[in-house]
Formats: sequence, structure tokens, C-alpha cells
Amino acid sequence: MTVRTRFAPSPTGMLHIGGVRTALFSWLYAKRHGGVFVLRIEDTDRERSTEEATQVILDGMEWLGLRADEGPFYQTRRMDRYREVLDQFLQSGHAYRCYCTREELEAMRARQIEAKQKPRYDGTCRAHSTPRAGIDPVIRFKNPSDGAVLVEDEIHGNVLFENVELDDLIIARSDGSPTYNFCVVVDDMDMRITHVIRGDDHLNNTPRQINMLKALGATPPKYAHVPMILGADGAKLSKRHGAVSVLQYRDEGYLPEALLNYLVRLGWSHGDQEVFTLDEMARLFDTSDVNKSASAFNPDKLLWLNQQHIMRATPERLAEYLKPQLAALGVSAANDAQLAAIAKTQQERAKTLKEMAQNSVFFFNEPQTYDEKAAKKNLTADALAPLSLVHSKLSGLGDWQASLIHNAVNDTATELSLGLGKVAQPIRVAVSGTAVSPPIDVTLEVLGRDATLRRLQRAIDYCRASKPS
RNA sequence: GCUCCCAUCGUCUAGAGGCCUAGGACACAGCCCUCUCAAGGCUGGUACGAGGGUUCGAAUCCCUCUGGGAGCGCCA
Repeated sequence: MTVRTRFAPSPTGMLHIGGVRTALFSWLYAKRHGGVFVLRIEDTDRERSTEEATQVILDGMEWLGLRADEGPFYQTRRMDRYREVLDQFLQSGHAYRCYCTREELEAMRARQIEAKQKPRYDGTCRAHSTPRAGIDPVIRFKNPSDGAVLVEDEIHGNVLFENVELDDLIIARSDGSPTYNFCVVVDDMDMRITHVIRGDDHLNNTPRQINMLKALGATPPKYAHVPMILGADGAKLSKRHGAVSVLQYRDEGYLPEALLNYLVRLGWSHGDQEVFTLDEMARLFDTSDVNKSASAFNPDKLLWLNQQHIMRATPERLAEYLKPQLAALGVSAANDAQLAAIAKTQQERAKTLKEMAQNSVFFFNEPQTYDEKAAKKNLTADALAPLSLVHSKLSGLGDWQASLIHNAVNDTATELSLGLGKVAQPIRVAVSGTAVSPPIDVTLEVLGRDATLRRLQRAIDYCRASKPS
């Protein structure tokens, strides 16, 4: 039997890393087993579902490369099907109409809480469901009143729920619209889902869903309830730490594979390995290796993994991501080859693409001012000699390539009996405006001869001007 | 309150009775390398929530407690 997994987010909030991780696990599981990954948008809550949230889900999955083999399906487009099953339930006696009012229900709940009991529907209409004038009934599922449901969870193991703990849940509102737990059951059945991988906040819903599935004569899928992700402070994930749209990570300059790598290691591991390619994840992931406890989101480690993946990525691919980052800084880089060359010089020293872009602006724009501290230290009278000599050596260079530039810089240092730093640092400040850049030879090569000489000359003038008379 | 889940360094984790005076990674500190920043290498500190069992032997099995989380909606 083909493995079929699904990711079923509701577009009521932004897709955040918690959702992405369950999506990832489902996707990986399907890939690992040569199965099918289904995307289903659970938008039955018309009040709270938004177009924007749906779009973020679609765009986010696209950016991450978690492509759906089937879907996206929308629950709002399956209403006819839900009504059909509702009728089926009513006819078979698995469900009944309930005429209790909201007020009565609330009073009941209050009484139960008062008596320190678990709030639940008492089954009034289950015994005798009599229509009441002016009241549109809801439909409730007739949950078995005795026995127990065994949830065989791939992660948590066997969890037993007594049916007496469960009450008759509402499966259709008084306006006739079906509710979440019911839609999930119908959809998972219709879409022939074999493995439900979702957050363990749903573990408590599972026995009800299994009961409904059984009432429909369907075989329940396998379940894997993955632990939740907590904020960096160990508290519930909130906007402060990571409950932001996944697309924000894209905009901040994270590589999709880095975010995915970070997320897969939350609750899952494969020996001591930390860095995984997507292929490795898909080959190695299994729900049986997922642990049971919640884990806290650690931005530092995500940053580190991002850097690791930036180091491993091809310059050409980095160039693609770098382009919009530079654009955001007002730099339009049309030359892809140059962009890739820049990415290559920077890929070992940037934690994000955004940072890489910031540190690469000088390749395009001549620095208008020098970093104060850097200039004070390096663009002094002492720098005049090395800058002038290297300027003349570079002017006469045959081919403009890193190895020759390297020699020119080295020779300058030797001839003036200076340390390399006394030559390289002034050049660095001259061309980049700051004390930090990639190695000076490749920096100058990528920058080009004209820009290099122009900037060196300008620095020489600067040194002269500031020379104490 | 009731039901269910969870519990190893600050954080992510390895660990399925002896290999554990608990391993790796992030972060942190120091050193090395070095034209800057990084990357890389080396070194260092810090953890089995508590108490009872079972066993020759427990981080690993059982129980209790404590702590954390989830669910109990005409939300999903």
C-alpha cells in the first residue's frame, strides 16, 4: 500500500515554524517511503480564515520546496460531501440532532466546573431528541458510551482513552456547517491518508476521530503525534520568538534547506550528524526516531546552520538569493557572473544572505565615507607609502587576477619591510570603507582594476589630507 | 477540576540495564591558524527533576511525588 501523508493547516494565522515542521515531517515520511504528500487547507472557519494566510501557506511551501503531490484541497469546496456523510450518520443512528441552547450548554458547563467535573455534554438529546420551536439544532456524533479506544501512536506508543471520558461532540453547527473534527475524519478517509503526522496537541482529539472513522467503516490511519515547539524561553511559541510567517525567514536571508535542517533536528536526530541535505533527510527520516518531548526554538543554532548551508551552496544559487537582498538595499546587480563571484568570496563569512548583501554593497557602490575607527587606524600617514607603491604595482599588472594581485601586495610589504597587515588593511579600508572584507586579493579581483585604482587613489588623497603638517 | 502527554548540560540531542567517572552540536571562554572578518583546529566549564523500589549492576525498568504541556468550544 502506498504511503499517503498530508499537511492540513488552517489559514487562520500565519504559517509559522511549528506548522512547517509538521509539514516537513509529513513530506519527509512520504518521500522516504516513496509515497504521496497531500496538501489540504482547512478553511471551514469562515470567520477567521483569510486569503493572506492561505497565500502564505502556498508561498511558504513553495519557497521551502515542500511540493504537494496532490492538492491543495480546500474544505470549503467539499461541503456537499460533508453533508452527505452527515446524512449518512443521521440515518445510521451514529448521530443525532441536539436542540439544547447555547445558554443551556453554558449553564451545564458552569455547573460541572463548579462540581469540579470535566465539562462535557450530558446527552440530553441523545436520549430523546425532540424538536423545539425556533431552535436550529446542531448535530452531535453518538460516541460509544463504554469501552475504550486505543491510539497506537508511532511516537508516543499506545495511549488508551476510556470512552466515558469522551462526550458527544458537535459535528455540524446550527447553520448546518460541519466542524473541524468531522471534516478531518471525512477528508482523511476520502483522501486515503495512511499516516497522520501532526502536532501532539491533537492527541486528545484522536480517539474521537477514530470512533467516527470506525462508525464510517473506515480503517483508521497510523498516527504520529510530534511534540510541539516552544519559544526560546521555554514558553509557548509566540510572535516574539518564532510564530512569525515562514516567509520572514526568507526575507531575513535564510536558505530554505537551512531552516528545514534546523527544524528536522528539533525532536529528531540521526546519531551525531547536525548538517543534512534535503536528500539525506528524506533518506534517513523516520517517525520512530522522533522523541516525545517538546523542544525550544534556538535562533543561534538556526543561524549557525544557515551559515553551514551557505558555505555548502553553489555560488550560482547563492547569487539568485543575493539578488533580491541587494535590491532591498537599493543595489541592482544585473551581472550574474559577478554576483556569483561575490557570493563565492563571501560565503564563508556570512550567517545570512541579508548579511552577505550588506557586506557586499561596496562591490557596487564606492564608499562615500570611511568607517571612522578603521580610517583612523589604517588610513594614516604611515599608509601613504604602501598604498602608493601597491597602486603603481597594480596599475602595471598584466592580467587582473587574484594570484598576481596577491604577489603585488606581498611584494609591496617585502619591499617596504612591512607586515602584510600594514599593507592589506589600508587597501581594505580604501576599497570597502571598512576594516572587514573577504581576502584582499580576491576582493580586488572581483572589484576590478578600474574601481580598485580609483579607490586607492582616493584613499591616498585622504591620507595626504589628514597628514599632520 | 478532570483526562491525556512529557522530563539528560542554558538550548538541540546521543543513550533502548553493564561500552556512561554520560558522547556530539549551538552558545560561552581561552589558545592555534591568520592581511581583516570568518571558516577550521584544539582546550575548558555546566546535565541524567526528587524519593522509593526491581537488579550483582539503572540515565535506561516499575511506583509515587514534583515540575511543564495539551485537551475538555456551535475554534481549528
